[in-house]
Amino acid sequence: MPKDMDPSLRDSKVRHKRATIIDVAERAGVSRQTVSRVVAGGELVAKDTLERVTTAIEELGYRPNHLARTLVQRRSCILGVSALDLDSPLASPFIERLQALSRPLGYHIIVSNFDLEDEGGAGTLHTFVSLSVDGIALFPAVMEADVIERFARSYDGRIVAVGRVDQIEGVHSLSLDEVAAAQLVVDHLISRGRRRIAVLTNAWYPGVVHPRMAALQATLDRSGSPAVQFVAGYEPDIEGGMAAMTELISQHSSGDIDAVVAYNDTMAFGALHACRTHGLSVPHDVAVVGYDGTPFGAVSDPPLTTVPQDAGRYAEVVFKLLIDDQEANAAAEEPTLIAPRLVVRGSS
Amino acid sequence: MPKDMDPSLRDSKVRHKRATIIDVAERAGVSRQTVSRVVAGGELVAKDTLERVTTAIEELGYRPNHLARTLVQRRSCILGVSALDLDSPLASPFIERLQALSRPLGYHIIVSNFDLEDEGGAGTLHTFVSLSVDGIALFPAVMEADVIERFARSYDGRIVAVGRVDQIEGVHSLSLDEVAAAQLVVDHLISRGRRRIAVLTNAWYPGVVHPRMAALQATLDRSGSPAVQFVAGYEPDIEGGMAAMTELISQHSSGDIDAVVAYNDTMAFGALHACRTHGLSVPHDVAVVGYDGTPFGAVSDPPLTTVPQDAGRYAEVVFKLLIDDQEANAAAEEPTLIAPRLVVRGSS
DNA sequence: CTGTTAGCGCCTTCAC
DNA sequence: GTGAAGGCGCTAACAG
Repeated sequence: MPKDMDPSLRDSKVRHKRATIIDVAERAGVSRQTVSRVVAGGELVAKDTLERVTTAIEELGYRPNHLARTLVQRRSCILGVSALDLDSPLASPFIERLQALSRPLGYHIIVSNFDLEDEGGAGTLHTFVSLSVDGIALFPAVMEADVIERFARSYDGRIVAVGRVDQIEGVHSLSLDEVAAAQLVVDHLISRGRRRIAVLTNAWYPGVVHPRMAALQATLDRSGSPAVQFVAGYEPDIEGGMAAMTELISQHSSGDIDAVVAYNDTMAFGALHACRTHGLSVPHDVAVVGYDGTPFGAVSDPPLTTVPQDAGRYAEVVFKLLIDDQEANAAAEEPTLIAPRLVVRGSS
Repeated sequence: MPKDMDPSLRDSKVRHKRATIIDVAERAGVSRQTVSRVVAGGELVAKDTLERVTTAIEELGYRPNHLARTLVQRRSCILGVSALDLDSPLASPFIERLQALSRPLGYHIIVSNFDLEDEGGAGTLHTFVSLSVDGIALFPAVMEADVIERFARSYDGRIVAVGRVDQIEGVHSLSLDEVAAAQLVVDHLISRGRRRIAVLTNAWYPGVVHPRMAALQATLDRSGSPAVQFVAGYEPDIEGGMAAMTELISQHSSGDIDAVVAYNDTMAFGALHACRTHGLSVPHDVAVVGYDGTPFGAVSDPPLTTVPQDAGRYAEVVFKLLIDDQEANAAAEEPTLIAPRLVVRGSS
């Protein structure tokens, strides 16, 4: 790109207005349309014309204005991801994989933090509408079902709600099979002789019971060893896990609890630490199980038994539903459930 | 986009086309301009007109088309963040904080994964240009300086390069003060009687020496206890840390090394695990120090000594440079250095 | 193969 | 206070 075309400007402040399609057209001595065709792939353009235009594009450093194109084409090739917590060990792999899949097709990803305060979560969605995104992934979808459904009715694109097992009209749900996962966890603990099992749950969202907790509760009840206690209301982070475990320990005497299932690995790490500081030996006194398959669980002391989640897999399904599969909406009546695994390590 | 437009469509496929400013104008019986004024804040509009328009907006669920506005106003109110690794413990806090600061001013954040393959990293940047972002944060900026500089010349917005201590024309650099940090780390280890210090470094990028490594090398040399070894070329993740530590152990006999500085906490966790599996006691046999202040370091066994980084602070500086401070460019000649801290925990 | 015409939805400018 | 024209950069549709 040429730096100056007008000698009267100061060096460091010289900023060229972005070259437009017209600049290229003039330089190449063709019409805008021809330039447009070249940019679109160069089909149906005479070879020497194509070359002249290509040269002009390079000389001017021309890059098409994506916005102007979106305005007329009615598709932005942008997908919106509403993330509740980028810090979650699932968020980054999910976004990275979705990006890796989408980019070759010319799609970009916009990530926006979910904000429950903002119109009950709908604010985030309307932001995406303003930006004309072609599809939306809720990762996870924590707002109330009717908020999502109402939005879906007015939105002219696909929506995938990750982490939900319920069915919302106009939206595809995608989730770990929480019922099967709970069964794996409970079976494992019981097979290890654990009978006095507690659950550390996170603070969830108004009007929404986390399917994981519902599944654990039902499975434990059915197993004949109903949960000793659900410790709820803590943040799903290390401190939350420590606090929840500490509360649990303070409310029970030694031996009352012989296993703990945490909402996720991060809470489990906090729980492990609380056990350590309170002189409880894991897994001797109490077994600990988490969810997610955070890499750290492989090297914690003891290594953490966990239900791993394959965020990349989620991304693949979302990708398919959002842009790849034109028949997706028709087939999207049933929530997609991902089969769980259990990775047994030293903590249980 | 609706596939069909005939009335013969199935229920669930009926999607309202987004209401435009014209729809609102017609419904309210005013001109587009008046609607535009109302949306802009409602100044200079008669009270009853304003009310009629507001009602129409609500009834139609009208949301301005951000793209069309951007096209004419020449600012998108979108900031681009080029992230190398969303999984990094710094990335999420950075993005979340930047988002929290920007949203009240009407700014959105687009996150895009950096891809070195793509025009030497410039591809990511040009993506941002296509999307007409108003400013760009490179987090961190790993491409070669001249790639950045060349791009900056053609880009008509601010750029902040995080994690760089060098000065690039047209770009503001922002980084941890690596020299001071290295001094803290080395002083600490030496004060603990450590003399045989090794460094585990990550795989860095072509043509770029990581300032952290340069600073550690210089500081160790100056201290009279030059680094025993730099173990380089591993990924900055847990496995990389394990592998690097394992390589180190295999190349030295017991006692040859009494301290290890890892490129970041994540590698340090891997190193801790490698020590455990090889029967090395931390900190008795070998001290371990990381960088970043990952939350997990507080509950690892042993807890990890680290140089914490305040990603939120970085976000604040970036925010100021990108949109808040109109004088920023003038004052941006010197890289901004963030003073380091050292959190001493059980691993050293 | 290439050019012309007519917008996409919005805002700026300038009338009234 | 409000409206009418014009254009942001691009592409669809139709000419030639």
